[in-house]
Amino acid sequence: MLEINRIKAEKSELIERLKVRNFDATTIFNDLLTLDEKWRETKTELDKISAESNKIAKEIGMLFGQGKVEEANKAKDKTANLKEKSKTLTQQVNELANLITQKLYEIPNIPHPSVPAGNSDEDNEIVFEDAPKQNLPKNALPHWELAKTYNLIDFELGVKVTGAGFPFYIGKGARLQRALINFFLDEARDAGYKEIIPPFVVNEASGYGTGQLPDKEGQMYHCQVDDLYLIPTAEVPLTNMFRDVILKNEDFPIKITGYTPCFRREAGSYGKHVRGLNRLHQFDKVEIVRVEHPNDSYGVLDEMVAYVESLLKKLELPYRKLRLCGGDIGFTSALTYDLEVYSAAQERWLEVSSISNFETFQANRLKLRFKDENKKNRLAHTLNGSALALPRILASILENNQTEKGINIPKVLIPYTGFDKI
RNA sequence: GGUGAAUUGGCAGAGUGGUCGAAUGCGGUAGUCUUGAAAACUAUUGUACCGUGAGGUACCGGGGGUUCGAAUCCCUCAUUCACCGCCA
Repeated sequence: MLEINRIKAEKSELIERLKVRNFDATTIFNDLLTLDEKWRETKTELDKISAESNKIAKEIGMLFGQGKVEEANKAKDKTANLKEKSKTLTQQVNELANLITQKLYEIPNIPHPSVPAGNSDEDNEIVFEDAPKQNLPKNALPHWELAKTYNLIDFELGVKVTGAGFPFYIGKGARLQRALINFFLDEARDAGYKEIIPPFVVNEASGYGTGQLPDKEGQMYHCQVDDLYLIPTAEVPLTNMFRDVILKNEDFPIKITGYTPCFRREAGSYGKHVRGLNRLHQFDKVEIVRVEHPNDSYGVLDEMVAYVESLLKKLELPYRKLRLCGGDIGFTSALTYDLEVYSAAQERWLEVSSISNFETFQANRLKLRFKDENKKNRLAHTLNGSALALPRILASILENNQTEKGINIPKVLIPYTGFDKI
């Protein structure tokens, strides 16, 4: 969520930068500034009325204390009018404040100057790209065929027990999955991230804190009886740990990681993009989260991207790095890098990681602040990234490493799987 | 799930209708003293908002109510603790 003061101070510049997202903020900014003006006026008036009633109430108290009951009762008459006014003004102030936050919720984050303009994923900027692997056997299979052949994943069983998008991992498939989780967590720990196991279900306030609500309401599973949401990513509980927190300068850097299953309704997805492991309703992911001083956050973003790249290199997967364009970047993000691995048999790149700097966008909603050198509270910067999302990594490992005699496990994983071939 | 007790500032803890944004202690910060430190002493010490400023407003778990006036009374929700029940 943007700060209204920032809109006031940098209006035209922000409008310009939001154009990169194809978001025309002119009207909403003007509305907001008018509303803010109105709110300010009403608030000041209300404060005056309150001050007056407080004063009278105090006087009455004093009169009673001195035993001047009659005078006190007379003073009471003066308050009726004030009370009435205060009531209507309070209502107006609340209404205006609600309208303002509602409007603020509609505005996406301001893109970083380096975000390229564009309308869709086709306009993303390719920063780096490996050559796809060429040495596949003649009739190379997509991972869903491999999963069936080697009995690693049972999609139909998932359909029977739960529904589409909820596969069963079986035998070596399950162990490979678990190996990846442990590998990712160990790597993260070595890189200085503290491991967290958060709740997999969160309340409404947390949904708002990281920005899943209200904009992505339909994407989360909602347990209505208890009004709780299944997490779509560990980002939600991990970042909300810092909701309503005031950090000290020396608390930085904050580096945490967590493995969680992720639940996504993926309403509206269809076709080859949901085939096999490409898009699931439940999947596993290790997430890294940072809370940082505003001065450091972009250096940290680069560091995070480099870290996730190092994982892909260790897994020996061909990958590419994209800087998302204005049309593809997430609502809450200021700058996002996507990492995609090559799926040899499908002959497409699959997104396995998305690493973003949210600057103060989440922090403002979270009220996540730190005391700066001058002991002023300032909003911190939050960042996160997948490190990594499992299914597509699994898909890519299966497809890229298939041979006529079976599937080779990447060297770094063998200590974790306990086998080197499927 | 049932019954009872509780929820106050960074922490501990007072406050049961009026001058309480809130005693006191600890902690934090600054100063005095000291060669330096400790101790002692003195001062200061929450957050947000409105206002150029003086100043003002709001906040004692959340929400609502009673009252001229609420940390204090009432309703409601949440959380914590204790005991009982159930249970991985």
